[in-house]
Amino acid sequence: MVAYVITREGIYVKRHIYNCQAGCPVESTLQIIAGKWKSVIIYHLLTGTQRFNDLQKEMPDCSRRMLALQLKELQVDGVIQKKVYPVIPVKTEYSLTKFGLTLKPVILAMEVWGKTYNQRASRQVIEN
Amino acid sequence: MVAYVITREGIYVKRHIYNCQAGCPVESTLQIIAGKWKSVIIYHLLTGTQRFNDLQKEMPDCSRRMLALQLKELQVDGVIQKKVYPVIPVKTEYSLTKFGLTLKPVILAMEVWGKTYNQRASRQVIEN
DNA sequence: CCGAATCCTATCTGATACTG
DNA sequence: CAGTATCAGATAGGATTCGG
Repeated sequence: MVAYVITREGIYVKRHIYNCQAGCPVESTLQIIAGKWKSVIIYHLLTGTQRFNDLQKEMPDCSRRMLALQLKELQVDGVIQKKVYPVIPVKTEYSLTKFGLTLKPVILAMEVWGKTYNQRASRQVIEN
Repeated sequence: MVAYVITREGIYVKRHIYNCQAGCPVESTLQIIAGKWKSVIIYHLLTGTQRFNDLQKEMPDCSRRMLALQLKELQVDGVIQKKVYPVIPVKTEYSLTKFGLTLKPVILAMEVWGKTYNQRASRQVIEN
């Protein structure tokens, strides 16, 4: 299947999409939550509405640029919604949509695993 | 934290690693299952041992090269194990390790979501 | 404060050909 | 069968600057 999708650069382009009818359900899920920071963003929004800078503080390794790009993709996918308050300086709030909330079990499963099996990653060979 | 890790090209390099003690548990999980095909590979191995070509047939959109690279990373991370039978032609079998099996709840959550909310992706604008 | 636009580089990834 | 080697184009992602 081919569809027009928004790239990380915010441009709509033609792109191959995994077959969503007969395709692997895990691949379908990845369509939505793949991306370096998407699941982390969703995780932080599970606790409620957050402003742009709140998210940034909670994800110090994610640049402002990447945060904005990933937020835009999540918004286009209908996972999150954005509320802009026309004050000066601007204030924006992000929150999960009803649809986004359906991802909760997935993100929570990731949280549980991360808390438990954190230390097992064998790729960490040398530390400094 | 800095550690020596294996890249997708199979080379060990120094790389920044998210703080694994105090860090976000979701980020920790992503350390292991992020990657274009990793969760899909784990998903297919949940049903049991698979050969290289079996996996390839189940993931037609993943090139042989990418499959090999992702398998190697998962192996280095201790998620899967590889058994090579010294016959001609060579036969290899991949299976989840005990550690890899702990990821089952995460992957199953993704499967459930994918089966249910598949069709909701709003990024699919045009189809042909 | 919340981004968008631009520039530039590192990394990823597909295609193709080759090997034990 | 199960990979690896190499190359080239595509994409990701940081730094910086600009604007409402």
